[in-house]
Amino acid sequence: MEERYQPELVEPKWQAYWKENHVFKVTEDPSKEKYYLLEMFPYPSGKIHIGHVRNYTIGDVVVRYKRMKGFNVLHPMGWDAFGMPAENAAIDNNTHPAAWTYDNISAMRVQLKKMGFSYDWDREIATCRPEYYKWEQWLFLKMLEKGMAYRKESYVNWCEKCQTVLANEQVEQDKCWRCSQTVQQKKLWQWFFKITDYAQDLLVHCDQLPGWPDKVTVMQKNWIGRSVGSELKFKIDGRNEDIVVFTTRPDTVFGATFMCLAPEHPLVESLSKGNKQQDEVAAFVQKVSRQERSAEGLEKYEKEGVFTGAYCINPATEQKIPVYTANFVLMEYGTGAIMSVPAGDQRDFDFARKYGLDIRIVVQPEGETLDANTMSEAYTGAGIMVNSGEFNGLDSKAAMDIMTDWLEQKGRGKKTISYRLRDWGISRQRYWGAPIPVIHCPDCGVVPVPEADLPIRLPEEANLLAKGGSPLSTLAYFATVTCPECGRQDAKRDTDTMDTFVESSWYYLRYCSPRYDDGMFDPKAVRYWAPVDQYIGGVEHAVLHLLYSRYFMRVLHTLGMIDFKEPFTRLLTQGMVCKETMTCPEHGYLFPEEAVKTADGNLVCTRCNQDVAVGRVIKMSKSKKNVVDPNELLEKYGADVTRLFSLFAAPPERDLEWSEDGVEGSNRFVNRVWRLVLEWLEKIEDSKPFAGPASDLSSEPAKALYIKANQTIQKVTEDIDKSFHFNTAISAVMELVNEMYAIDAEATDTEMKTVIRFSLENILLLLSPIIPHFCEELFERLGKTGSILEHPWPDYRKDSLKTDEVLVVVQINGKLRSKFTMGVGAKEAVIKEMALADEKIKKHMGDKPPKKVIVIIKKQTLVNIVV
RNA sequence: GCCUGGGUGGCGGAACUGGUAGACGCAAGGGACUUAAAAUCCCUCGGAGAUAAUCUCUGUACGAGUUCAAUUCUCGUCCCAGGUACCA
Repeated sequence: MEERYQPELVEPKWQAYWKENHVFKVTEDPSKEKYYLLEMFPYPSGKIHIGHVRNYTIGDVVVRYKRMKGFNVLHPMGWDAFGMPAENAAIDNNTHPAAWTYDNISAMRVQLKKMGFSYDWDREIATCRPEYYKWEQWLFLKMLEKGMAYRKESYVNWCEKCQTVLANEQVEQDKCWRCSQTVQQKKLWQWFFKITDYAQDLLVHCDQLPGWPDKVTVMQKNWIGRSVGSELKFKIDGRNEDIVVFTTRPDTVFGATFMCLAPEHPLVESLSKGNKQQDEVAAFVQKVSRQERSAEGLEKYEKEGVFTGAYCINPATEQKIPVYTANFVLMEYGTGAIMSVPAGDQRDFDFARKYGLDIRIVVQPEGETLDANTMSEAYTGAGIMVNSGEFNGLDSKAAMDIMTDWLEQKGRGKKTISYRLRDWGISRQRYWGAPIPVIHCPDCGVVPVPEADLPIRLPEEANLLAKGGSPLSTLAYFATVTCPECGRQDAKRDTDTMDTFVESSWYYLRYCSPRYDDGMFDPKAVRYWAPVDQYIGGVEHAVLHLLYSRYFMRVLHTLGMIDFKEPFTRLLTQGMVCKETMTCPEHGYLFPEEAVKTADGNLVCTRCNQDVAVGRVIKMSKSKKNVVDPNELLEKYGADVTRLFSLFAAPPERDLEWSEDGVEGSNRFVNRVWRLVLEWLEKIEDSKPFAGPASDLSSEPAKALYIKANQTIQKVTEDIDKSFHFNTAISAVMELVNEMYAIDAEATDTEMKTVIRFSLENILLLLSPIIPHFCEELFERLGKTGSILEHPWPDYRKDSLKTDEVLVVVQINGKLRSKFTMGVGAKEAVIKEMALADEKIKKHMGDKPPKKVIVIIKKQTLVNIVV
């Protein structure tokens, strides 16, 4: 007998077996219930890291479990292959994004195969292949045709020195990450998808996704950000023109003492024109245009604004109020203009104090009297209306509707709904992406590429460092085309590529028929497999990717291509695997292996020997280099121990700071099971597994073990099926294994052997989704034929889960004072009597009589005596 | 800033709809086996204090509250992570 489990022999053997027998290949089979499990596909960044291992192990366990439960399971894998890192790597390593990407895919595929994941590799896709993005271009054309895609001017980060567009990630404290030039904002014509058309539908269905974690639907709801309010018109003083604002607090309109416009608001320029503030306003707009536009970036800037020199008329008070432009007003939200009520909004309050503007109190909190001169902060709550003409004395909540109606009658307002959600900008001025299939003709304007010309292939030539914006625009043979409508020779192709979120918004449908050539997908295959039953991926995608995917399914639904709207029936958001970052003053971010400890305990860079700074613990990502490659673990312990350990470390939804401490324990456990099975192998050769109720067993040890084994089956099944808490499932099996180690092999009778056989077989079945190679091997040695995958998942006997005794816990004033066991099913009064008669309890109570005795008989039996 | 989570021994974590805090592991210490080592097996292991076995107090980021009973519910504070629309 081999003393130890040898993964280097066992794992390749079974991987070959699965491959030869096409165990994971699936086709549509109407006779079986389908189950589509998908893990978020990886970006091919180089090597897989522990975060991938964790994600894909979780999925693989569920897949193998479902397969044993009799489902026809689709479990595909592919590559989210377009994206910016490929361009950066190509520049840094003087290679081509495609070469870099395909090399990474090959390397990562090998790693995934070594992990023993049960993918149907025949369905593999890579989004950078024309066969894939052709259909995305096709969909773009459909959306264009239906008015779901449109063009407008919008801002990008721009580095004047590099003459290039920068992603938010490439902007570090307002500076270009390559040259440290201050980043500017540049207006470009870009394509947008009208996701806002579906804002309401996306929002209401958040409450109809019972298989999603609440936190994700809450985040999506907040992201969509529906608010009910009013659109109010403020007439511009001296002009026959209005400024329209959106407000959620129409009740405070009498308190609007000034107006703020977004710096990009079209009226800003014309309002300030000819005023003495004109230059100051222009300078301010210029200054703000250099500021970052991301939400987190905006917060870094001090809230400020300038007076435009113009006034408008408050429709309630009919008084003139000054119009400002301010950097905290967003053009994208509402109408790009806000009425400022300093008494009722903290930001407005700060602004008013800063610039000496009027504060007019219109809502008084009950039982208090605010004074505009002395108040130190805005009062944002509800209260009684004051200084509001005929509405004084009203409750402010009731006033909202009443005042909006009043303004509507005056033609100055109406009720409206506003969403925070913005349309999805999909144009990217980058090379490594799917070209947008549109031609710009000087005569015909925007002309869609004829469907027959699809795919518009990405040219092989990659001018990544070309100056002036989109790399593709520098390739004349690509950029200049004949107009398909009028035949003009000098029409221009759109040289932008699509956001990579477009690819990931529909790839799960492509997996249903990955080689289909007549459309995005084969409708028959999608009808069978879709939607995805269980989706698993990092919680960092809670909003963008998951919302875009939901949107895309609505688009396809509207186009009549599918008959469902929600892509993912159940969602498991896995916590992130985190690790500290390390930076060297010279070489920037370092991989873990690039920092070594010196004799005096300092961390230094392996290349320059300078001290390394240890940063915060954040999610693993290639760009921050805080990644751990699983190869070392794989080589030392094999795939199964790596899988077991990554699951045992924490429940899936929890974030995890990566540490390898503890992997020895997983390895030890695997070997404990190995020895346990081999030790019993011959002794139980002729025994059949026991199958009756526990009450049929004559010996107490046999009964106890049988009950424990049944409890374990129940626990593991529920942990996998209901909560995905694999760590506690593994603990439960460990407990059973520990009990089996306590059995005296010499003093074992025939009956016991049948229970041992039952327990061992079930241990292997229960562990097989987690450590499949190992279990296949031992199952075979137990004399079973075929793959363990083909065996049904075990059932437990409901009549064999409980022992005849129950533990009674006795507390006095909530503190544990005594415990005893008694026969199961005792009446409340008997338990109470026993508890009061207990020696320890008597001692504790002395001669004080109990005020109250509470007896709980649920899962626990507990008595609490209140003295 | 805003939205969403999280915080339990030296460490990873457990405790199901409020009911024995620390399951299962790791690390550490002690012991057995061995010529020795590895492997394996057994014991101890939140803190403080008293003891012959045993017992008492205290303890789930911090501060309040609700309750017979709070890691769990409510309010407030601190810290950490994710997202924040061009990282994927």
